[in-house]
Amino acid sequence: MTVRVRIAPSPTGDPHVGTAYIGLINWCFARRHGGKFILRIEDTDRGRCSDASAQAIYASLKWLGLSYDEGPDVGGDHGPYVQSERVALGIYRKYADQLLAQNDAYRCFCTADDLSGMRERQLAAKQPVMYDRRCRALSATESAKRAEAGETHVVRMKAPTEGASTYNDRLRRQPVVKQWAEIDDQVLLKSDGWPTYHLAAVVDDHLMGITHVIRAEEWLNSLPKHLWLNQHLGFTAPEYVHVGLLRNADKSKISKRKNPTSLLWYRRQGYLPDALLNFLALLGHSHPDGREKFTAAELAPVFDLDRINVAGPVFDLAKLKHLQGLWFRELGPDQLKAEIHRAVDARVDELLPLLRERMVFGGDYLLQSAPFYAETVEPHLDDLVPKGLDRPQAKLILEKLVRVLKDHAGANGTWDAKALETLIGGAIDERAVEKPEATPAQLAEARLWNRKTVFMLLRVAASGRKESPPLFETLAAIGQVRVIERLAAAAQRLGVLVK
RNA sequence: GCUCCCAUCGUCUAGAGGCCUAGGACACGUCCCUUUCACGGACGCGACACCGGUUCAAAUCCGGUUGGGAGUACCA
Repeated sequence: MTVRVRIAPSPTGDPHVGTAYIGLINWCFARRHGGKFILRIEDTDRGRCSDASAQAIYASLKWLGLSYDEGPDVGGDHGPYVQSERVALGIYRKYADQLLAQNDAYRCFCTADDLSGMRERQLAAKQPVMYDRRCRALSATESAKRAEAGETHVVRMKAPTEGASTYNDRLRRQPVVKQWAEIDDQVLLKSDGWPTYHLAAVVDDHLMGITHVIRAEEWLNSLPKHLWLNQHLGFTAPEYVHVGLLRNADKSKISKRKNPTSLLWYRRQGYLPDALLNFLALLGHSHPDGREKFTAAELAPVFDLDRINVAGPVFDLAKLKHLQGLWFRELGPDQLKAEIHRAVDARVDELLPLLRERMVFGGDYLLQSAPFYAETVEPHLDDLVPKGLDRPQAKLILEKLVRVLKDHAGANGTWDAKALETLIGGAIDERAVEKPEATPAQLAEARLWNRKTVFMLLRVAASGRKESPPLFETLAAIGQVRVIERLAAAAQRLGVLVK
């Protein structure tokens, strides 16, 4: 039997680092066993999917070098490889009809209102939230008649009501047992006639001859449904293997808010594919020889699916950065030059309008743009204490500004020059007023908050320089996260006593 | 709430009953190299969640507790 594995991302938003992770595992597995690695696009959610996003997936996988043997843009004998195209072919409907004919599925005419009411009542009663299956009772003739009359409906699977589903996931010590009584009558075909993930994935995995479905743990709970579908559709089920989910530092499932998840970001940032892949390869498993630095191609021949650790690994950017350094320093002169150009180009169009006024020669760009590219900045301590302030005062002002900016960020406020001017200018003016009833201490503090002084402090703390383009445009271009980091770091330095 | 999954240094991991006074990497600290910074090198800090059981012997097997995560959609 030839191994055939796949990844099946949904083209919603930016290509995800999780796709690269699961992709790498599948790619290695296919390589190791002389099998095929397939890309399928699962765009059955018509509202959220876009072609641009699908294109970005192809480009990202290409960038990483996770080449697929079959897929939308490379073809293959089991196409089409985009589910929306398969919908047009009537593929899923045919299988839904088969289940209906076998009395393994039924039409459900319940409305969204019916369902949400049901849900609320179950929640209030602290019952498991499940469809109450009222439409199961409909006779075949009535069901057919209402459908014929054009009444909107979905098709649900007729899940068993007793017994249990058992599956041996090779990565888990115990068989995964799930009682059918706890499993819902999953919607298979939506009211618009499109399949849900469950139906589409099972059908396509079968039609595409997939032998092993290696996917993330989030699917483990719906495994019984997939097994059931395979059985009732008369398919030989592929082997299902569930690997751990990538996590944020707080152990929750990796998310955009807490980590860079977009593969586009890593590419833009200058991460090398080999470094990212190397890092990913170290999550949840390890090279059998104990090596820490290796390419995907070096891993593939010795890749062992059974060695994967299912505990979800925390995604640690610091380690990625270390690996990146290792790989970067190994680049030859030409590659190095290319990387430098790439890095500069990434922001040059955006920065040039800002910097050109102060430039005399092309090379001036290098020096003047540094604060916008650099991860951190190191202002002179003396510059951090503008005339008219002492260290504790500068520190106090920075700390208060950090708080203002953080609140703004927390409230999802806009981060552009104009918004910043309003925000920061407002914060300064508000504090600068000398209220008649103020205590002497408050009066003294109010006098510190004059624009000229605070602006210089901000400029130095954020850019590391006393000279820069206009302050708010500078802050806007440096970016929210880095500005806040830099101001906080400056405040901290001001607090540290040096002899 | 209900169901399922998981559990070794802060983080990624090695470890599949004796090789473990638990090994490596990142991070962190000290030192060396170095005009500086980085790289590199040396040293250090630092974990088997807890409680029972099985066994001559448990990080490794079993049970429970605790903790964490995921799922619970006409999203995937």
